[in-house]
Amino acid sequence: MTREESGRAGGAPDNDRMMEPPGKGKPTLRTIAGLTGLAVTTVSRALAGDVQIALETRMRVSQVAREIGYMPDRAAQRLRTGRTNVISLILDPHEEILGYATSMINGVTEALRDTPYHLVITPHFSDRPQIEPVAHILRNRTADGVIFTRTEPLDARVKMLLESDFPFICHGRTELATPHPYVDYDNYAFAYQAARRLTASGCRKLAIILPPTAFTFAHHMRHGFMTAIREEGLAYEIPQEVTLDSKSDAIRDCFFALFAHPDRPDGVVCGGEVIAMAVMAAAYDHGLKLGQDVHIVTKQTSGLFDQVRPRIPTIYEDLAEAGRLMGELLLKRIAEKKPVTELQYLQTVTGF
Amino acid sequence: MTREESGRAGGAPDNDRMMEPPGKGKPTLRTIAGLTGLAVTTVSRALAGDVQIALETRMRVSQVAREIGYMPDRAAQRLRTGRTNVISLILDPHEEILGYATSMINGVTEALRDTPYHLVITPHFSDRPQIEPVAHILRNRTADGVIFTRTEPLDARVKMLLESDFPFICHGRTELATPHPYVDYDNYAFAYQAARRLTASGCRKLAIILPPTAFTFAHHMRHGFMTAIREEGLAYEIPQEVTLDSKSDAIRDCFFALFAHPDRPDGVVCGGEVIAMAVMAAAYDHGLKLGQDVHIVTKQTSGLFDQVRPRIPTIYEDLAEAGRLMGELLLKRIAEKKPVTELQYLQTVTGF
DNA sequence: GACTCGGTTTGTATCGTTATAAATTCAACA
DNA sequence: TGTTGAATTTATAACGATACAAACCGAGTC
Repeated sequence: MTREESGRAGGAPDNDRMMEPPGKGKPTLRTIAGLTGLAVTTVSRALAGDVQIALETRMRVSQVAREIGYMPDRAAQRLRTGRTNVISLILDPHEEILGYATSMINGVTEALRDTPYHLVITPHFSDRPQIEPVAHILRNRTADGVIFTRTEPLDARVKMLLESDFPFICHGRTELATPHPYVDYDNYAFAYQAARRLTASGCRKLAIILPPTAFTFAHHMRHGFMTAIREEGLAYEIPQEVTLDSKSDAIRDCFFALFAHPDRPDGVVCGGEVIAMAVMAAAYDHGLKLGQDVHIVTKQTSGLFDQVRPRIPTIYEDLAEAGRLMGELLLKRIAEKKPVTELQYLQTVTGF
Repeated sequence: MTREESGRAGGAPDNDRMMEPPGKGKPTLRTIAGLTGLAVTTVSRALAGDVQIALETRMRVSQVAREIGYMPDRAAQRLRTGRTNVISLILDPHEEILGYATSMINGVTEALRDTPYHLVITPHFSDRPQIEPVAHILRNRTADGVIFTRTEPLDARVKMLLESDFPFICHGRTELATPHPYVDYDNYAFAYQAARRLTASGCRKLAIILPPTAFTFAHHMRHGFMTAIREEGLAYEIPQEVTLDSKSDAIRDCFFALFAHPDRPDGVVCGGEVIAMAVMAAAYDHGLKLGQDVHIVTKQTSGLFDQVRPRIPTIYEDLAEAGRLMGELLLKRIAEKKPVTELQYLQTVTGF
């Protein structure tokens, strides 16, 4: 008690700079130190909730801090502690899937809400090696955690991050022996169920557009699709010249050609809305009737297909939720060393 | 010359820490200082290209820096100089327009390529005042420049940023007296030309879905639309209960109701692809034939409508270019105090 | 030989924060 | 009365970079 007051009265001697408030600038620890008559160190520790600091002091300090609207300087914290309070989301500007990035960003953003973390978008330009942004972040420690997508079976980024024991989470799984955090959508189930719906509609020959084979989820999709095919003993066709990444014009042209054949597929599994629109366009341009001559099931990641006519059956993938999950799991990974199994999540296919 | 070598030989005395390389960590200025036998200050200034430093020294230093892969520590630079090397893009997670955010992010990202700037996504949660993220950035100087969208005629964010003389650029114009940097799309021209195309197709009564009136571009659109209406002396209808921000279901329902009337509109101007899909769905659900009973012109911001059948006339808005322009102009604004007129850009409507 | 002067390099302090070690206070105890 | 120790608080140094003022060097001048 007396210390306080003596501190207030005689507090000037050492940190006499308090007299000159740090310009018109933001309040710093020193501002609070001046106001309370405490040392900067004490203020810092008080705000950090150190139990070595008297409870009363802690309360008084945080009270003052709140009053003057103190916010710690991120740069200073980062320089001192090495923690950046940054989550880096690596994005490929070429993602064609409708609003893929936006939904995911929104999800991650939501998870980061009310945390000190900022979201930095790190581009991966397609003319550069995929590992580059990860290597850069790792080398310069410009983030506390990394999120990336389009995971490959033997993903070099995963390997590198695992080796460095650096917090990360990816959208999609690998086939690596070492388990690692991920959020994935069950594309096996998607393709399987999509195919089953088509067979249930009486289709005799199915087609599917797969992602580039480099990506793990291409195999999942193929597997799900083929399982349904085998169960039914159906004919099928997997066009090799297009992928989910192809321009929609290319996909339309491809299916326009396919639909010209007498043994054309009468059911198509579409991995995305734009793909579905392209296939529909191809059918339309042939005068084929949707739901009669040709059936389609598509993955839906936005509200768009609620407005598409005729109505097309869809299977929903919640990308915003995926983003939110990735954010949450990554934060968990950063905060504490959890067993990896708690950092893995597989989004199931909703409904049939 | 001699200095160099003496420096190399006897360079140890003061900065003897060079012997213990800073852990396994990244190289810093001190690493280079150790290697070259120069003082940290000299290295810093050499890398900064200070002409006070001998050309030979500058070259030698940057050579060494390159060899050991030196990258300046952002946190340290930021703490010392106050420059963050961050551009903040304020995003509203509720933007419904298809891929709006993604395209813009890609554009900004492209502009920031090969600069030291990072892109930070700052969310604006719709349950919070619009000014909040801007005020926060301003107060804590967490960025060197701000980008935001959905500008209002008397936009509080613009006012605040102008007052603080803080670099920013917005997507959309204001009606403020003080000129400020912006990139905008000519929505007047869009609406005008869209309407004219519809009248050219023989429409007798036009409808348009406008953005929420709070936004400046709502007025631009209305004005363009109404100009065309007046020139042709046509009937028109502007549904009040929906806006471009409405859920697409609401828009479809609204137009389903409109299309039920005998004096229904036979031409609709759609400000976005999802809107257009909703209107098309409403028409379809009434059995109205597109291109005959009802005509539509839509703004196109992605490749989606290339696949929509029947083909719908579209007017293109390049959001990625808008993002790129915003990035470039903002960087220009940060680098040098240019006249504002060079920091304004209006994207014209391409073709008729 | 002392002196000045460009051209060049260096030392010192600082940004705001925090880890570490040291200091202070005061009550309890011998 | 002096000692011990728990409870608090404080001083110091560092993170890596840069602004500023001062120092250094050799050459040219008087």
